[in-house]
Amino acid sequence: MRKGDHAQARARRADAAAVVRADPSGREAGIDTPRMYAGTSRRGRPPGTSARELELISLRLFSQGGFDDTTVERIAAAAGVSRRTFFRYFDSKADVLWHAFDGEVRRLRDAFAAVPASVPLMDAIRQVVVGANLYRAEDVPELRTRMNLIGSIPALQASAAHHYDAWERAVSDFAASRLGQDAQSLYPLAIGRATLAVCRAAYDRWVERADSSLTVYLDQALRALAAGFDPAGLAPQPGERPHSGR
Amino acid sequence: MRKGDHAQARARRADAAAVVRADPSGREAGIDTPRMYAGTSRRGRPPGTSARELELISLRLFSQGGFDDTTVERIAAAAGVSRRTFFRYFDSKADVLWHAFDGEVRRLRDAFAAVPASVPLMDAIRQVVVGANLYRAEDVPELRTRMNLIGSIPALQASAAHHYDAWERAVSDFAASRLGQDAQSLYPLAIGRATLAVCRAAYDRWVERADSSLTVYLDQALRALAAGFDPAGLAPQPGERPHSGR
DNA sequence: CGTTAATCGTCACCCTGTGACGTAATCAAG
DNA sequence: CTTGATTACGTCACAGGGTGACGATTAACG
Repeated sequence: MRKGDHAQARARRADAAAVVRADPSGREAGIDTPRMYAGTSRRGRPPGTSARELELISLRLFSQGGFDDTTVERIAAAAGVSRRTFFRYFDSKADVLWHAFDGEVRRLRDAFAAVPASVPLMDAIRQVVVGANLYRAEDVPELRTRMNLIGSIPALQASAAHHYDAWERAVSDFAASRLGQDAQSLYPLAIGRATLAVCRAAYDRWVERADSSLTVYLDQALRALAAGFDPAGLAPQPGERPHSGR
Repeated sequence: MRKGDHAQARARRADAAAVVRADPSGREAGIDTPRMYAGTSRRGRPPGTSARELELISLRLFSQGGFDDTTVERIAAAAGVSRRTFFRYFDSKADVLWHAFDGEVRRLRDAFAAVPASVPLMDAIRQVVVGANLYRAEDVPELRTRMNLIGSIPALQASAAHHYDAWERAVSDFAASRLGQDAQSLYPLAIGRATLAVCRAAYDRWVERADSSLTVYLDQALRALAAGFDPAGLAPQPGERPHSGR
């Protein structure tokens, strides 16, 4: 490392931090990845950035310049950090956008554990999933831009599989316990995946058209799933033309 | 290009072709990608290989040495072709394993077009999907190794999204026409994705345990979907212990 | 034989992701 | 204050995936 590099790095970091603080989400740093600060400062050198900061910077750069044309080099530079450090916080360039999603899996599992046994299987799944998707109004814009990117960039859809897996397993495990079967057997597996499938449909609709709340779409999709997609209950949504030329 | 390279290349190609002909599938070349020969030989230089040949060689090398440790360099060398040429036949290293899957989408669309309007929506989907998965016995081993790779290597699961998309749309389009709605609206979208979801569950079960025919698993999964996963009809499969310690 | 069309090989290049190794910053113990 | 332990960081080198440009090959056509 040469001599004046650190002064410059600090200067860049100050700029980047200002950008983060000016972010409309208002949420502060939060969870760090390399060693997760728990309030009390630990032993060694303090982290020069945070997963949350990198997430916000990436989100901004991706929205401006596109995912593929935004190199990790640029993201790291905007955060005042080296390229190598970025990959210490995230395993891949795409993972930065799934940071928040991974948190939902935990919420999902907790909620499943709290469902009384009296609630029927598919009703329980619907309630839990809808409940895990109640976002505060101030968090919605960020969620929307993130899902917009995920829905439109192929490289991000490719990275989805890994993250969806944990989500599906949360549902499969619950279904397995209810059915008294193994989580890897056919029906629990199918239920977990089908649940995610219809939720993704709901998400896509919501991203594309801001005409309704996300939870409404989720609820509709999950009800349809539990009804076996009976055409009798599948009326076209308000604002949609029945029949159409594609 | 230096002088003696072509003689060497031809020699390597002869070896590779022998390997392909010795393949148990017995199926010959078939569809080429760069310009799809239609029986009559066309204008310029004839292709030095075929997508099918690259597919078989890749499948063998992946099974032997693993996906990540098998470089495109090695595959191309085994086919007697340059690295660059491999990427003229396939857009990515992973795509080589999805070559056959993409063909299923066409079969799917054709079958949907032939379904009489009297068959209820979900019944039609089940029959068409099961019908599109009737494989000849001699093709099953290759299918199984391919699905085994796809199910176990993360890099391949990542590439799945793009190929699944076309499959889902085939189902969504059919559902949309039956419901008189747009294919991008909530229910058709949800039906297409949920259908694929349960089929993937069936495939996974089938790959993991050779205890039953693929079509049986598919039929069971699709019937469960059409029944809204009513627990009354979800008895554990034969050979599976109800309850278990995971 | 010259032209045209299609494929292929070589080369150069960018980007992602990783391992190795030394450095920087903090806390704790002496 | 010094020393050691600990944690994060930067630099460097490298392998591999994927792409564009350009010339060389091979065959059909006229």
